[in-house]
Amino acid sequence: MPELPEVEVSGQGIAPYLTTSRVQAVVVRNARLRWPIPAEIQQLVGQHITRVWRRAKYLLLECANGTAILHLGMSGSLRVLPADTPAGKHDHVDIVLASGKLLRLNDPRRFGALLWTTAAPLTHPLLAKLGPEPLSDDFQAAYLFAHSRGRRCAIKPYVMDNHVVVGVGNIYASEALFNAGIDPRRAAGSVTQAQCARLVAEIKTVLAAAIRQGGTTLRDFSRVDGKPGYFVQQLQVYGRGGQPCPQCQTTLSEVRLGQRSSVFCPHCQQ
DNA sequence: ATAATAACCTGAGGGC
DNA sequence: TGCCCTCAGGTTATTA
Repeated sequence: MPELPEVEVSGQGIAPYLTTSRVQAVVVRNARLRWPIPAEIQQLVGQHITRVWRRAKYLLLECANGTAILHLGMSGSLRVLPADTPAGKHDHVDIVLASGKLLRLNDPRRFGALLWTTAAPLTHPLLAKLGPEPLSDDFQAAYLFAHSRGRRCAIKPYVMDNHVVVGVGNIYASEALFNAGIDPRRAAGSVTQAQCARLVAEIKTVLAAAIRQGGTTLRDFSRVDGKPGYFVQQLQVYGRGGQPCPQCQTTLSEVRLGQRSSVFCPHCQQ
């Protein structure tokens, strides 16, 4: 479910609670996520979480003795609740705080992950080989242009590849390509320098706008306080196959690219 | 190395 | 109402 904006919004939502208290308990009701939650996650207990930050779609909860690595997968969401709130279906983990609140992870499909590392988090195998952050200056037109030369894979799955740039999932890849006027089926290596510049700019714009709106709520994503994200109202093409293009009224096409549905305007996107 | 496919898992919605 | 099928915001592992 969550792409970069939803993860960022979740991180910003939980940080004030986590960094101002102490971990009293970690309750694991179901350890069977993408990988089993390791027993060492209990090393969080008694710790003060000094920093909550994000790399790609991973949230990092840093303590003096290690870092918890949290991923929401396809259907994960976080809530901050009173510590006595009864757990419901798919509420797999609680991080109980001394403040009387808890951080609860709900993840129906269990594609998410909760891991523990005592090393520098960016050296963890899952994080070590990631591409640049899309909102940073490391992600620029010149980089995308150079990196994509000779690549025959379609541009949409290409920008969704974490080795190229992180955090761009199916919603925002579709939106950015529409806004940039680029056909998602185009071979990455055939996208011109000017188009790379446009695409980089549109990726940054759409992600930043989505963060400002609290992310995109399609079905079950919610912010830490339970409110939905409102960016769904600004989606131009995602989920709109068969409907008229908001620019030119041509019927939006839908194809599968890298096993992900991809909606685009055959007139506006070349 | 690159690209395409399968796999992990549950739930919602459509068609019959 | 129930069954079967397809689809869903992600990522890794396996295969050509």
